[in-house]
Amino acid sequence: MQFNQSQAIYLQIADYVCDRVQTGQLKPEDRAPSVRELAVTLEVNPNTVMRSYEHLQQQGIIYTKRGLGYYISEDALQKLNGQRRNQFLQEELPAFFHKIHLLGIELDELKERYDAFKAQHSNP
Amino acid sequence: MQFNQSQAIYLQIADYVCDRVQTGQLKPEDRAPSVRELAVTLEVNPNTVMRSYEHLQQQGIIYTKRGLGYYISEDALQKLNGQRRNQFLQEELPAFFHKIHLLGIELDELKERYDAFKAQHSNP
Amino acid sequence: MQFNQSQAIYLQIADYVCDRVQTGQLKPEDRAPSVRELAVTLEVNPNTVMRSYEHLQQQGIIYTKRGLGYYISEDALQKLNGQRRNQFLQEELPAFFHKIHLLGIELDELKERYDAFKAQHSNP
Amino acid sequence: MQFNQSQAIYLQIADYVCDRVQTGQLKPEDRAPSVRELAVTLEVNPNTVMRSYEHLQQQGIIYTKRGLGYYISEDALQKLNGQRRNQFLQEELPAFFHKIHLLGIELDELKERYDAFKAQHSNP
DNA sequence: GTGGTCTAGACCACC
DNA sequence: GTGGTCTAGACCACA
Repeated sequence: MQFNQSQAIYLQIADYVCDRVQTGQLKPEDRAPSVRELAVTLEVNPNTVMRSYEHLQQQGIIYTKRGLGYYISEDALQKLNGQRRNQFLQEELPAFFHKIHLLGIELDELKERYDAFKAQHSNP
Repeated sequence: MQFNQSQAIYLQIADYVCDRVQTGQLKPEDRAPSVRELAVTLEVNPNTVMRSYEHLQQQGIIYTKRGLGYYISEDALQKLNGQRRNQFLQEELPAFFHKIHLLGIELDELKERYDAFKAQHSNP
Repeated sequence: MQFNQSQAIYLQIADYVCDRVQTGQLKPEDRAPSVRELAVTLEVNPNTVMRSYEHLQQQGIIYTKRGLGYYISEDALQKLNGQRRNQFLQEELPAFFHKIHLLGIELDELKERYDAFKAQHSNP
Repeated sequence: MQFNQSQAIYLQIADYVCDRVQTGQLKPEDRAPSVRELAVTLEVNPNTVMRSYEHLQQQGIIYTKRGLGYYISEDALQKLNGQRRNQFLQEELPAFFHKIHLLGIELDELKERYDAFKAQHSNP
């Protein structure tokens, strides 16, 4: 996995896990990959993965069973949908509108790009 | 001016200046506000403004005349439009699409929000 | 290290690092001395070293690994050789020729001085 | 005239005057161009030219006749040749040798470049 | 431990 | 007045 250098790695890992939950690859009550395992796959320091998991745990997306590992919370999906949606609508969307306004792009122009995007990601 | 704490202040200042160029409040060959002046208006340390200006200078948006001040480059607008547009289309847009896809939002739903946004910013 | 007062210290530090790369004391993918470490050895403020490193980074000579330190780019040597050589041939050499021409010095006269210089720097 | 931004303008003007003396375009006891006149030709602030002249006067290259203007000193040429030659040999030459050494350039290689340079500047 | 940002205050050269 | 450099010291996020 490649990391964007403009955002903290542990946040990118947390986002990656959230994505997998939202897309159903990780279901409630599933066991999340172990810290060491994920650290190897992503080629990062285990401490960094640990920090991601602490971050997710704090938000109630995952929880820990002592000696067993981290598990996806039952209400992870609802939390994610609510939480991310709110943040998106209140913070990111205005910034997004500001940008396309400055660039002189209209929403209509984005439609075909979005269709292309969807086509590309549904049949990889 | 209020600063977002998730991004460096000097970058936000640089963005602010770019915005003023893109909206035509600062025209090519205009003199940019002096470092000290802008520092006072934005209530930050002059060093911080200095850093913003160095950042903009190395991108070719502004240039310096010895002992006189900083001036907007002749091709600042073109550079900004090209540069920001490219970055937007190649980096931000895919991330944006990814998000709305995960959240199950369709582009059509954003239209009325965008109209509201435009109305709000044209008649403050 | 002694600094020339006619040039900014942070540029002299950057030059110093470049020299070490060109002479092979620092090899591609090596870790550069940490900001604080170099600041102590050179007896300057850490901010000043930081500025040198930022300067080198934006030229692609070094890059940063989050939380780990600065590393020499893989193509640092090629960049340096190309960049410095071009600047030398196009800017410094004409000025040099201009000067010796005004002073009435011929290239031949410099040869023995150059030999002396080389002898002095190979067997210190 | 175009100015290099890495050196103070007033020094570049001073150098320009010295060059004209060394090449014989300005002879001892000639009147130097008036401050205002030179300021117009070079498109700079008269204060800046004034500073150049003060600088040259301090070195004894020119002197002032009250109400008449600045004149080239009788011994200007000798001073220039001695002074510049010393500075050149002691400060610039070692730096120059250092550079070509790092770049792996030999003096012999510069010979033909120098010939080309002389040819270009004798028959413009 | 590492880099990165910010403040405060000083001093300089330049126009 | 302008930009530019440097120091000192603080605080933060990251690995």
